[in-house]
Amino acid sequence: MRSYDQYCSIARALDVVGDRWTLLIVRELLLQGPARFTDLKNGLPGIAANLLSTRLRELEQAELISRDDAPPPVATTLYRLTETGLALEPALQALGLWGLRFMTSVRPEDTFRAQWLAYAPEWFVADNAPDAPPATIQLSSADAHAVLEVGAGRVSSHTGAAPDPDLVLDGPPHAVLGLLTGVIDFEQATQLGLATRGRREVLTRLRPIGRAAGSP
Amino acid sequence: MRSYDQYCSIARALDVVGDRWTLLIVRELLLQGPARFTDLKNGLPGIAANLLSTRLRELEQAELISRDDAPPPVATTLYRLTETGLALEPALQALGLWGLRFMTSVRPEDTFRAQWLAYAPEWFVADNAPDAPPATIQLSSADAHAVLEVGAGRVSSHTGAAPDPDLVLDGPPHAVLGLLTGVIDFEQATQLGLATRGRREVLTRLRPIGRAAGSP
DNA sequence: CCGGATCCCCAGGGATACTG
DNA sequence: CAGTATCCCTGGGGATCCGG
Repeated sequence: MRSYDQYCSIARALDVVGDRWTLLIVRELLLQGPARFTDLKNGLPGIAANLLSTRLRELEQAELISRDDAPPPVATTLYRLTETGLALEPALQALGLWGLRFMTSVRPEDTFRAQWLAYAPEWFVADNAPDAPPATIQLSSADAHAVLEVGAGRVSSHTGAAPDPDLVLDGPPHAVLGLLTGVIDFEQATQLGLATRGRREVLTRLRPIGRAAGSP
Repeated sequence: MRSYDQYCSIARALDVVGDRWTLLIVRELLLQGPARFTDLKNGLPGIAANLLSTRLRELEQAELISRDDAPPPVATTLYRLTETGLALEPALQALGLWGLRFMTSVRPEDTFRAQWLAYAPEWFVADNAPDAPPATIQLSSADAHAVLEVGAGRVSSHTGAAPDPDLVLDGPPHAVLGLLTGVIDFEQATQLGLATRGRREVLTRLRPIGRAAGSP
């Protein structure tokens, strides 16, 4: 990308990560950890292979990522974030928090991935009752599955399935994520197709950040 | 910009503000407040007029800004951020904080503006001694002037000159801002051309955020 | 002088095909 | 699987011009 040529830290940041797709590549590496070319391409539906290749080269040159040769059983190159790349997490988090307001609109052409189901609660939801016993929630949406664990004041999340969850949330992405992030309430989520199974009261301890405590 | 078509809040955010120049326009409106077309163009050296015009239209359509007709003495249209636009401040702040690491390199072709001198301390510097009496620091760099006021645990800053500052910092942008944001120390700043006048010990109460307390 | 609109040119992105 | 090569086309940069 052509430089903005401005002595301003925002402009400087955009000189490095302002190109199309670049921040989303960093997102995938944050969510997936070290990943292969194909993993990245799969987590970035719509990107052209040559463009991903170009961006990875640029990111390596800017020292946001490194390419390592994985040991024999894998025998492929892995892309991983450097310190500098990892340091982008707060910026992506802030941007994602701002972007939540646009998640209500439904677009049939939207793609969806399990890791996007996982990061939203981890970044945007807080534990309202740190002293209550830990709980596990299974999230399922459009063939994507994630597990949310809340307890001791922390909320963590990862892709996959839980053996014996306290609560199961199943429904279209904007119903599940909309409810968790607080852009819609339970009633609206139900109307959008949310189905629950288990201890529904676990939801009350989850508090979307940026919202007042006590919202359902 | 073409949509990423991903149901992810980061991708959704970038659908809206991912275009070239867009975030810098928001930056200028945050720093300047309601501004005229010409003020914006002046705060965005390098932008083409048609592009600024296009972006403003897109931003208005996305409801990040509104265009208002100023009352008679001014009689021009003012662009101002809406609630949605103002809500981008934390994201710009996080991005700018990350971008600080690239501010050490000096490039002769870089442009500079007084408002960029002002926002950095306000966003990236904390008051180390909330109980000490307030102090005023005059910043001067490349014909840009700003006043930094610290006291009661708060750091604020604005463009312009102070009548009777406790301390004056004068030098090239990367010396003044580098020192304040903690990317270089006092000795390095002096080597880069920093000149001081007044109570130099005021600097010790300023703490660059993201650094350990007690760094000079 | 302010607030753009118009035109031309070129770099950068998108889609597809192909290769080690 | 992990990219590279190619072609096309959109969107940005720069200059100029125009109405209020």
